[in-house]
Amino acid sequence: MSASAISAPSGEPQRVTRFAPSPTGELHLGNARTALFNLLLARNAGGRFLLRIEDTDAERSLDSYTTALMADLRWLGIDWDAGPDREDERGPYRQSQRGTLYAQQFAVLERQDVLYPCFCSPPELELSRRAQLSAGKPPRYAGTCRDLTPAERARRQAQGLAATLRFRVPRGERVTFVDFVHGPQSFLTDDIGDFVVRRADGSAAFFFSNAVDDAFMGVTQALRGEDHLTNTPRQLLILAALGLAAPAYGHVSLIVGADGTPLSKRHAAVSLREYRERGYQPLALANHLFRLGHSTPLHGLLTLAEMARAFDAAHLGRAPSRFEEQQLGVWQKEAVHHLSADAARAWLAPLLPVGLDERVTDAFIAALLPNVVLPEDARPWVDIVFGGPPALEPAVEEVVRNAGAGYFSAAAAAAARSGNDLSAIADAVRAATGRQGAALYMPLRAALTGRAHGPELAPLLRAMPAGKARERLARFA
RNA sequence: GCUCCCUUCGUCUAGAGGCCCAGGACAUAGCCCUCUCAAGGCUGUAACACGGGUUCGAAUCCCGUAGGGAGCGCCA
Repeated sequence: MSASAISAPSGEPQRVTRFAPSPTGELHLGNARTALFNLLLARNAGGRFLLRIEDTDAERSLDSYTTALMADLRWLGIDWDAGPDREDERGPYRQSQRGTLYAQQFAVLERQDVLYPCFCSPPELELSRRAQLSAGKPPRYAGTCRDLTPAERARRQAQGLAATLRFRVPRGERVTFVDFVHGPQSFLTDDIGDFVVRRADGSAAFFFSNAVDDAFMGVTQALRGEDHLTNTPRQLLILAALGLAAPAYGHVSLIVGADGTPLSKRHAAVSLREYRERGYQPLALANHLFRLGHSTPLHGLLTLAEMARAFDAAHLGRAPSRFEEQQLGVWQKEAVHHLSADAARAWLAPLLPVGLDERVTDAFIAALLPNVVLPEDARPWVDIVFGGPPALEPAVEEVVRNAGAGYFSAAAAAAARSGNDLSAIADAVRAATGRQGAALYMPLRAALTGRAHGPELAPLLRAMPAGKARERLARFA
C-alpha cells in the first residue's frame, strides 16, 4: 500500500511516526517490532514514517551498523518516507549531522538559565551514585555544580575542566502526560535528578537530541519501548522549556523470553540477521511481530498492507509479551506454503545440486514445499531424491522384507515401462500382488526414499531423475 | 533503595460492572480424510496471580500482598 492510498482526514495534521535506532549493534526483535508498529501506525492514517539514526555516541556508533540496519528493515518489508538515504528538508536524518540545530537549541535554553555546566568527572559521579545506592537512596545527581557562582565556574573553566551541560529540573512540580498505550501518567520532578543534555565533548545526549528531533521533524506519535516510559518527563521538560510541541508518546511493553525474563541469546536468536540466515520468511516474522503485544481480529497470514489497515494502537498490549520460536514457526510454515513458485525456487536454490533441469527443480520444490518449514528440512531430501539409493531406516526394513520379490519385480518393471509414474507403478503392483492401501504403497515409499514418512510420493517421483526409481525398486526384487 | 509499568488458557490475546460458570487464534489431544507426513474437516482439554473491600452484581472499580519488568548513565 502506498502512503497516499489512505489520505488523512482533512483538518487533522498528517500523522508522522518514526523509528530512531542507534547504530550500536544489530537490529533485534524488539527494535524490529517497534519499527514495524511505527510504520503501521503511520500507514494506518496515511501518514509518514521516518527513519532517524541516533548516532550521537561516536564511540559506539558504526556506519556498518547503519547500513545493516537499513538492509534488515527493508528485508522485513519496512520502508521509510525519509531517512539517511532519502533526505528531505527536515533532515539530515543522522543525528551526528544535526549539531547546528542542537547548538541553537542549547543556546535557547542557556538564555533561560535552565542549563548549567557541570564539572564533575565520571569517576566522581560514579562514586556518588554508589554512595547513594548503598545508603538506600536513589542514585541521582547530587547537584554539586547546580549552584556554582559565576566566579567558581570561571575558576573551574580556567583549570581546563571539561564541562557537561545539565538541565536544571524544577523542584516540587508534577509532569503529566497521556501515554497513548498506558493512559494518564504523572511524575514528580523531585524524583528526577538534573540530567546531562550536552556531553563534555559538545555532543547532544539522548534525552535532548531525541526530543528536539521529534519536534523539528514534526513527529506526532512516538511509539517506543517501555524502557523509555520513566524518562519521558525529562523530555517533556526539555520541550516545554524550548517551547516546542511534544509528540504523543506511547510505550510498548518489552519482549521477553519464554521464561518471562528479558529476551536474550539464551532464549532464542535475537537478531533479525540470524532469522534471515536461517531461512525465515520476512512475512512470517512480520506476522508474528504484528501479533506480539498487539491484537487483531484478523486470522491468517497478512501482507504489510493488510497489517497497516488493521493496525490499532488501542490494541497495543501493556504486559510484556513472550517470544516463542514455536509460534514464529507457525507463521513461517504459513508463509512457506504461500510462497510463489519463483519465491520458493529462490528460497531453496542454494540447497539444490547445480545444473539441475528447471522442470526437475520445479517438480522437486512442488513436492517438498508442503513438508518444509525451514530450508534445512529440505536438505535431507535433496540427497534422497538426487543422490544414490538411500539406505533403509530401521522402521521400514521389515516393510520391504515382507513385500516379497514379486512385489518389487512388478514395480520395477512398471517403472521401466512408464517412467516415474506412481499410479502406473501402483496399478502394476496391485495387479501382481492384490495389495491395496498402505500395504500397497508403503513398500514403494520405503524402497524409493528409505523412509516411512515424507512428502507425497507421486510428485516426489516426478522430481526423481529417470531410471532412479526403477533402480531402487529393482534392488529388492 | 526510590519512582514508574505490568499480571486472563501452554502462547498471543478479547474483555472498559451484568451480554463472561470468560470469546478467538495458534499450540495440544482425539476422531474423520489419507500411501506416510503435511494440509483440510469435526470434537475436546485448558486461564481472570493472591487477599480484602465497594456493589444487588467485579476479570472489569478501590486498597493491599506476591511475582515480573523498567528507569534513576557524559548508553540509547
